Amino acid sequence: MKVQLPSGDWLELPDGATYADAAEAIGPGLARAALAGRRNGELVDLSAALEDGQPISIVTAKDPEALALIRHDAAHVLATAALELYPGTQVTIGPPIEDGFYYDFDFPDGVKVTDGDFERLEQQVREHIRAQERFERTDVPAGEALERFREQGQDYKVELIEDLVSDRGVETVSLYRNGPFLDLCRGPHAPDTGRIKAFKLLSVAGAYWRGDERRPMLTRIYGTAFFSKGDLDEHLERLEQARARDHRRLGRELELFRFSEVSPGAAFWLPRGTVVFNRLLELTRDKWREYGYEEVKTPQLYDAELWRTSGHWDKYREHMFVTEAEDRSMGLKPMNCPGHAHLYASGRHSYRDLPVRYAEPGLLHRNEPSGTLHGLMRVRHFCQDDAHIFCSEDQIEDEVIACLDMGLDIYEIFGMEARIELSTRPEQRIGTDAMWDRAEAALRGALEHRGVSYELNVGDGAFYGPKIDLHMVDSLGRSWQVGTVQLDYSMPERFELEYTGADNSEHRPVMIHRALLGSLERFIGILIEHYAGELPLWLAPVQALVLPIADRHESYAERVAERLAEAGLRAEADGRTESVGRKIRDGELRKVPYMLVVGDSEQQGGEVAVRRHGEGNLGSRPLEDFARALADEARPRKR
RNA sequence: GCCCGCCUAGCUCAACUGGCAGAGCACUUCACUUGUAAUGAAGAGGUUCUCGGUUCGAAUCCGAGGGCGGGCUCCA
Repeated sequence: MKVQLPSGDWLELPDGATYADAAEAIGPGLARAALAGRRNGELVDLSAALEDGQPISIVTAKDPEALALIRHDAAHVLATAALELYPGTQVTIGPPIEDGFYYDFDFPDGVKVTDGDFERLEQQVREHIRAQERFERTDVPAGEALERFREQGQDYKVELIEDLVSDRGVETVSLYRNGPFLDLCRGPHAPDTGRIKAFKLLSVAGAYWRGDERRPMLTRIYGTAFFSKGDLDEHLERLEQARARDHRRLGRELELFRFSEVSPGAAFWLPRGTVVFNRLLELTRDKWREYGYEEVKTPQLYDAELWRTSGHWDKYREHMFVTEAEDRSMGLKPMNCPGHAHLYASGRHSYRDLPVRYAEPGLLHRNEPSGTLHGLMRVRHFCQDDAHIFCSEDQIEDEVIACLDMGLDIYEIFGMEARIELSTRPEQRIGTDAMWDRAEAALRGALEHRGVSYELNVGDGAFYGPKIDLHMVDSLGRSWQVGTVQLDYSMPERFELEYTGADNSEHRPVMIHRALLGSLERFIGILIEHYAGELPLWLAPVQALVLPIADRHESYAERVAERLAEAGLRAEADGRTESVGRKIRDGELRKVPYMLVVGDSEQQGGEVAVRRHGEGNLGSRPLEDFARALADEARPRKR
C-alpha cells in the first residue's frame, strides 16, 4: 500500500502498516521523535493503521498540537498516581487546557488533597514517566466497558459511558492503559509516558461534576507539562511576570485604590486612582458628545414597584440590595435601564426625536456572591458607562453600528482588541420568531458592516433580545466582559414606552442597552494590567515629577511644577532632603512618565533636565519648550 | 454560594515541637546639601482578622464567623 507524505512523495509500505511503521520507514530519527500521526488533520495514535492512498504526516514535538498531546498524557499519569496514593479515588475527566491540563477526582471520604501533597504526587508521577510505560489502546463494546468500570466502582466513568450510549448511540468505546491505570478515553496518546519531559502540578481547586452546582464537588488538580525543563521554567517565569502585572498588586503599590473589609467588593479610590478614573470618564463623556448622547442623572434608590415593573423583582432580586423606608420596600439600582425607561415614559416623544440616547455614568450595586469577587474585575459597587437608546426598529442597525464604532474607537486608543461574541435567541424567550429574526439580522448586519470578526454564541442571548458582547483578557489570560450591546423588546413593553409616528398613532420603540468600557472599575483593572502599571501620559496620575538637587533649588522646582500646572499638566515637586538617586528611584518605582532634575545650571538657564521613565536621561532643555511639548503629548490620545 | 488554601506593624515576610512578637522597606526626628534607580543615625509603630474553647501558658491546637487568594457555579 502507498501513503502520501507532506512533501508530496509517496511511501510504499506493507499492508497493515501503522504510523509508527511509516515513521520508521522514513528514518530512525523520525521514528524516535514521533509522538502521533495525523490523518485528515486529526491526531491519531502512532499505532493506528494506515489506509491505502492517504496523505499522512508524523507529529513530533515541533507540532503545535504536540504539547496538548503530552499534557493529556500527563493527566492520565496524574490519575495513575492519585489512584495509587489514595485508593478508592474515583476518576472523572482530565483534559488538556490552555497552558496545561487538569484532572478532576472524587477522593474517598476523609481524604483531602491540597498543594501540600503535590510533592508526593509529583514524585509518583515521575516514577511512571521514568518507567516509560506504553499507552495501549483497546476498543471494546460499550457494555463490556460498563461492566468493567462498574466492578471497579468508577461511577463517573459508568455515567460517561451510559451517556455516550444513550445520547450518541455509541457502541464501542476506546480504553487506554498506561502502567496500572486503565481509563476511558477518546485519545490519542503519545506512545509512552516517557515523552513527558517536564511536569509540574500547579494548583488545586473545587469543581462541580459536569459543571453543575447540584452535582458533587470534585477536587480539580491543575498541572502542566513541557518537552523540556527549560520550557517549563520559562513558563513559570512568565506566570511570575504576569503576577507582577496583577492590577490588585499594582493598585496597592501605585496607591491607586484599596479594598477594605468594611465594604467587601467596593474599591476605595485614592487620589491618584481617582485621577485615572476621572480621565477615563472624561474620555467617555467626549465620546458621548461626539456620538450624540445626552447625559442624564437618575436616582440610586427606587420603590420596589419600579423593580416589579421592570421584572428585576422577580428575576434579579437576589442580586439586589434592598431596604425599607417608611414601610416601603426600596431597592438600590443594579442597573440603569429601569430608571432610564421610566424617564423616557414620563414624557411624550415624536418619531422626529428618535433615537433618544440617554447616557449615565451610573453607580450600581449588585450583591454578587462572595466567592465571585475579584479585585476591580468583579465588584459589588461600580460605575458603568451606560446608555440606553430608544429607537424605531428600522433604526436599530445604524444605532448598533454606531455603538460598535464608538467601542472600537475607544479600544483603539489603548491599543487593545476585544473578542466579540454574538449571542442569539435562548430557549426561554419572549417575542415572536419574526421579531427575533429581525433583531438577530440587525446585529449580524452591524457586525458585518463594521467588518469585525466575531464568534457566534448560539442560544446565549438574553430572554428579551439578542446581544453583542465584547471581552478582554487580563494578565493571567482570564477573559472579562467589558462592553455589551443588547437589543431589548421587553422593557419598552413593560414600561409601555411609546412614540408618536408620522401616522399620528402610537408606536413602541426598541431599547438598546449599551456599555463599552462596561464598568470603569473593571476597565481600569484591565488597563493597569495591559500597561503593567505604566499608564500613558494622558492617564498618568502624576505626569511629571520635579526633582531639586539641593535645598537651594527647591523654589525653582516649585516654579517649574507651577508652570506645568498652568499648562494643564499634573506635576509635583519632590522637596524631600534625599539624594537625587533616591528621588529618581522612587519616581521610577511610581512609574511617573517624566522626571525633571533641576540644579544650578537648570536654574540659571531656565531649563529642566528631562528623564523619561524607562528610557533614562534625555538631557536638558528650556522649560518653556518642554512645557509646550509635554502639553501637546498629553493632549488626549488619538483623534 | 460551593471546594481548597491563607490572614502577624502601612507593605513584604520571620518567630524549632504551644513558652517574653521580630526584621527589611515605608513613617517621624536629627545630621548630611546631594547631578540620574536606595546617605547615615535614632525613634515611633501590634486586639498576631474577630468571637468562643482547650491549656499553667495560644500568633501557634480546636470550633464558629469575617475577609482575601486559586478554581467551580453564577454573571440582562
